[in-house]
Amino acid sequence: MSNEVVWDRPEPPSKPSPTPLSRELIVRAAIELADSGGLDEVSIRKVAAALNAGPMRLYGYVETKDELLDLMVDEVYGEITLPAPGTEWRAALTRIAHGIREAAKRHPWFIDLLGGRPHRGPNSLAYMEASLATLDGRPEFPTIDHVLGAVGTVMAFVRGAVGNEIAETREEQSSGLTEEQWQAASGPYMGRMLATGKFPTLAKVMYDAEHTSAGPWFDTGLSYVLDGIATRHTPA
Amino acid sequence: MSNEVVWDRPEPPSKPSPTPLSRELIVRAAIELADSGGLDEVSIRKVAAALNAGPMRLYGYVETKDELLDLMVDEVYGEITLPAPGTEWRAALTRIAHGIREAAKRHPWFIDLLGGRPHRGPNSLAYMEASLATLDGRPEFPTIDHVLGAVGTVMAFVRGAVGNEIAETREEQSSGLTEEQWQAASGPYMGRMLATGKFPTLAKVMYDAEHTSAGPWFDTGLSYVLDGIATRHTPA
DNA sequence: GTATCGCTCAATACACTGTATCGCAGTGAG
DNA sequence: CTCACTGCGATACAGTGTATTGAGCGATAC
Repeated sequence: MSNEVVWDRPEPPSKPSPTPLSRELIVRAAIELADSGGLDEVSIRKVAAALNAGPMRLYGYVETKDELLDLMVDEVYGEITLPAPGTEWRAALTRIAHGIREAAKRHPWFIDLLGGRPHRGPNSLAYMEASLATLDGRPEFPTIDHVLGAVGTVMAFVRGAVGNEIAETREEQSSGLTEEQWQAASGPYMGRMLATGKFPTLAKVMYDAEHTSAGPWFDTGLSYVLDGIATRHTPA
Repeated sequence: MSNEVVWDRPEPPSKPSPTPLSRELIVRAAIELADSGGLDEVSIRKVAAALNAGPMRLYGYVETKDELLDLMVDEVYGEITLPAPGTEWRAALTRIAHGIREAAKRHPWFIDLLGGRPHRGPNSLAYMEASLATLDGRPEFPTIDHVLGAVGTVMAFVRGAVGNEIAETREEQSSGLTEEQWQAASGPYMGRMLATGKFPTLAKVMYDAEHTSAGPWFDTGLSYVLDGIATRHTPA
């Protein structure tokens, strides 16, 4: 051995490596970043840094950033507990709807990624399967197309409602604090607008409504939707 | 005058300027870019270039890029034709829902911007006013909170449904052509997945459903939602 | 035991983003 | 004629995703 002293020999980088990587680890790190700082915090460089790795290292495990986002989405789908098979359909769809909502509460970025690209990950497929299985086979829904229509409607509502809700809470905690805070902030403009008298109903909302926020409406809306489906598909 | 010849005097850059700018013009240019190339095509630099201006010039008219996006959204809201006051409520809400859908068909990026931040532009306020006014004052909806709940539900559905629809068409025309095309592309993977037998209902959808796409479902879904609302708020 | 192959990771590079800063040119006022 | 001011443009900076390249190592072949 020519170099006897330790300091002459560079620390053997060792194949086990400072950090062995895996999709699992990468996705977990990315989710953590997104949870704590929003989607913008998820950049290839930052995820890599969180794992003590160079940015390019990730491309061994993931072909593109979008792919990473897809993996994150599927991971969250996996967190959703599905209704036991055989549950009554209204209860089952309610469970499924709340599953998304709860997931989005934990991971506010989730809802932003939903609906971007299609989701074909195993967990997302399982979620869809469970949703459809909820109605499939019941006499009230004679064909698979009826099932698709009903489930699709519920999912559309959920996506929109949760999206609104998340946007709202996001704004609350970004713009400062409560809603009154906000009302004071954009108050002058809104005040002037409402004062024009062109928006009487909006004014009523501002001044008379109990909750201006969309949060509490989720269950109301969901039961509207389920009622509507039930109306068209009453058990014969 | 010392410089007699024209060529000695630089063309008076003239305050009227190579291109007089205005919010109107900027927003229009941005929308054009977004329509033809998607939201990514909207960058400060590109919009400015489309107007023969330097990038920084825009910041005289708009404080930030998000502000520009807000303006674009409000512009599109302005394109939506609202139902005449006094229209029967189901018809009115249907009109309003289709308004969003048509707008999103013309401007696919519209739906992506909806629900990001809140919309307080004049056109968007007018849109909300019209939506709420549709139900306000009717005996079936005694308080403004009932109105909010019903309208909110419809809007949530619309947002979700149109979002799905746009995502779908986007994928279709990006990935190549028709749906069969796609089925062939991600076929191997999906084939394997379905072959596991873990997704029987999904398999049924793939093989038995008439339309796998969400497009045609909009009206079905909307009538579910309206039915549901009607069920809870029948004219006394 | 040595030379070579191949593979894996990291550094660099590129084109691009939004926006802060700064200097200059041209206009109007005195 | 000069000066201050204003508004525009170029430049600069800190980021982004990702292609390319080069270096280092382990395993394999002789």
